[in-house]
Amino acid sequence: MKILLDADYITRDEKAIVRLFYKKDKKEGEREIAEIVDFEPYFYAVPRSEGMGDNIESIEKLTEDLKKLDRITRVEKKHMSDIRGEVDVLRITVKQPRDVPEIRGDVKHLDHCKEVREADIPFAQRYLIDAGLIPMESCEDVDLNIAAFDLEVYNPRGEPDSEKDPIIMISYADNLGLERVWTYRSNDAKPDYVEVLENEFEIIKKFIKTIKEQNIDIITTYNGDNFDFPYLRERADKYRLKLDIGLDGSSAKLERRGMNTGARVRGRPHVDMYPACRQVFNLSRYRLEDVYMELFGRELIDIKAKDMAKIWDSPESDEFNKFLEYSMSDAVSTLQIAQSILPLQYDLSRIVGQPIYECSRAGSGQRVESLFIRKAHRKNIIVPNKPSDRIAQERQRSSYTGAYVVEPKKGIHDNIILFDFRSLYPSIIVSHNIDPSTIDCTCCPEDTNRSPTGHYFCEKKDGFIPGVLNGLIEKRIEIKNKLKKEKDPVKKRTWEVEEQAIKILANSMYGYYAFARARWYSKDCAEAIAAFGREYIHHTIKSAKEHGFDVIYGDTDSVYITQPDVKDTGEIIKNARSFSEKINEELPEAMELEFEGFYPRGIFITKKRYALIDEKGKLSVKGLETRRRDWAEIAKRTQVEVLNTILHDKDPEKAAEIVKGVVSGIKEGNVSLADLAINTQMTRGLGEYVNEGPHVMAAKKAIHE
DNA sequence: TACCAGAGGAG
DNA sequence: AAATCCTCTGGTA
Repeated sequence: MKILLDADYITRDEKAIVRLFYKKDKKEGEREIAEIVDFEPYFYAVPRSEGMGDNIESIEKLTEDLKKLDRITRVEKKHMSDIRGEVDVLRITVKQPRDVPEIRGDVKHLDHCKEVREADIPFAQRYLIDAGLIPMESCEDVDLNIAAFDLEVYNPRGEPDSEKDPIIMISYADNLGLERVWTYRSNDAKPDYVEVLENEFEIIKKFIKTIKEQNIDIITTYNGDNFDFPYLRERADKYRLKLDIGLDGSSAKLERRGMNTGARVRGRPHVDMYPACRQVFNLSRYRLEDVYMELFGRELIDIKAKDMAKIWDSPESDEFNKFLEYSMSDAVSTLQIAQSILPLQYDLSRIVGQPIYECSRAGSGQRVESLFIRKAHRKNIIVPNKPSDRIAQERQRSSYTGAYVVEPKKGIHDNIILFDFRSLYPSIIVSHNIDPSTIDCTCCPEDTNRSPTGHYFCEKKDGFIPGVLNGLIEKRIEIKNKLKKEKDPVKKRTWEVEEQAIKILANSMYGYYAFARARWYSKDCAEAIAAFGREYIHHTIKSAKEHGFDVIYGDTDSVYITQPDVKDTGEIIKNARSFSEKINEELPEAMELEFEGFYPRGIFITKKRYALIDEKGKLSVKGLETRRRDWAEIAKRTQVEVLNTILHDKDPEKAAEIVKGVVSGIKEGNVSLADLAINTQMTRGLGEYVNEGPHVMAAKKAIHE
């Protein structure tokens, strides 16, 4: 058993060699760097088809054209599937990966070339796809050594400057049990995990040495891409010290990834928890302490950045040991976060076939696209190109009609039933075979699978994306069945995580169709999916009314209904269940209207703003101030009290008293400033605001102070 | 009062 | 570098 952690390529004697970094199933940590010497870079050229005739002639002409170009090793004819049918293409093999960007430009401009394809797939990734190699496979069977580290730096002038300000502490924690803070100042009362070394140079050296000695497989940080690695790199450079923690002895490297930077370590993937947490959690802030609170419900000890330099300069103070403790806890908590979210990252990486370094930094669009490119290769489908910037901008400008939201029946309602469609959009894509290759086909009648947008979808040939999605859905059902039988809590957790990974990917496919930079972009498909969704929810609403229900509210895939004439809640639930059974009989196989819940009481204010209480007395609030981060704590807290008083105690007079009490408390000045503070995010530079809102005004004032 | 920019939520 | 729908505040005219 071995696990593929990383892949890259090097050039040796003018030849590209793909390297595969494996960890083998041995506790003592045997590693392998496999070298693939016989894989050659290639891409495709599509000939310009002339008129209606077959394109044998154009293929010949393009082949002739290609003979004029240098550095092409081989040209082979290939028959592939494209979005609009079959195509004959030429597979062009070149000597080196770096030749591809140059030669593809020349090829593109040949008279008989319509376009080049698959000329932007990174070489190592290309190899993994073609060889069918899957990163992070069977990683639950191999123990991976995971380490987290964090830097504290001297910052006497506020923002630290890596030119002048040294690293003062490096904290390190791994899952083998080693916990250290390396520093070069201390007092007698220092904790056990503190190791006092000579100077900054020595603590950096110690860090490098430890990564190697502990045989670390995965390095994690919190924002290491933008802070810890760049800073460490600059400080190490000052001492001409190589940050050679790569498995092959190479240095950690900072690379540009779109708008961001990524810190890459060869063979020991660096997974930055900051982008990874942004992928999987929906929080208002993503500081280490916020994520830690979300996962473990506990506060982290805190030292204010502005106090750090002062504390460092007084090592005998009590604060100094608290600083050491703070440093240690940053590494330990980063490791804990890593241990809890890495399993999901492994699964995502494995399912989409992208190494974990890339996958953990990828957005939804990149992740599903990576999956599509893999599946396309297996089905002999030629991958569409990314759009040019111009086309992407054009796409961005054009919007389309999305989901339907029911105007709520405002006020308080009793005995509310909630239904929703299970995975509405994924199930529509599969049921209606919605794909750029099946839209408005020439082989089917136009009225049997037509979306309200007017487009219809082929019923003979399975679409590519519906096929991929269906595979995911089937896999998910299989996992759910395994979960039902599984007793072992550890294995159970493993299945649950895999199920979650599949769900994330399945739910992002609708958005992918409408994503301006998508290779398989199709606004018509996205629009058709949303339109089918509206049709299903409208039909459900109409049918509910015909069955004697009042429809209180609905949004996209959900409906809230009541039966005010029926007093017995058991009967209401029974009626509701028989209603959903009836609806489900008419639905396509992959679709289902689910009974989601019963609520004794609810209050509906406006679209997307309401609150419900369940039979256990648990409040569920949507869109109201309580749920918003740009409202003061006191307002949010009071609103929860008011909602409970209305929905649970059913006592509006008491609710009014609560509000009056809080208002007079504020007027009398009995409320702390923290309770009254409003948090608002600045989403652009100060100069870019057209209107000077309160937060902009406050920010300007703060800067001038 | 009408309208716009901006923030942030729902699904 | 996944999508649209929607409410609300605070500013201007």
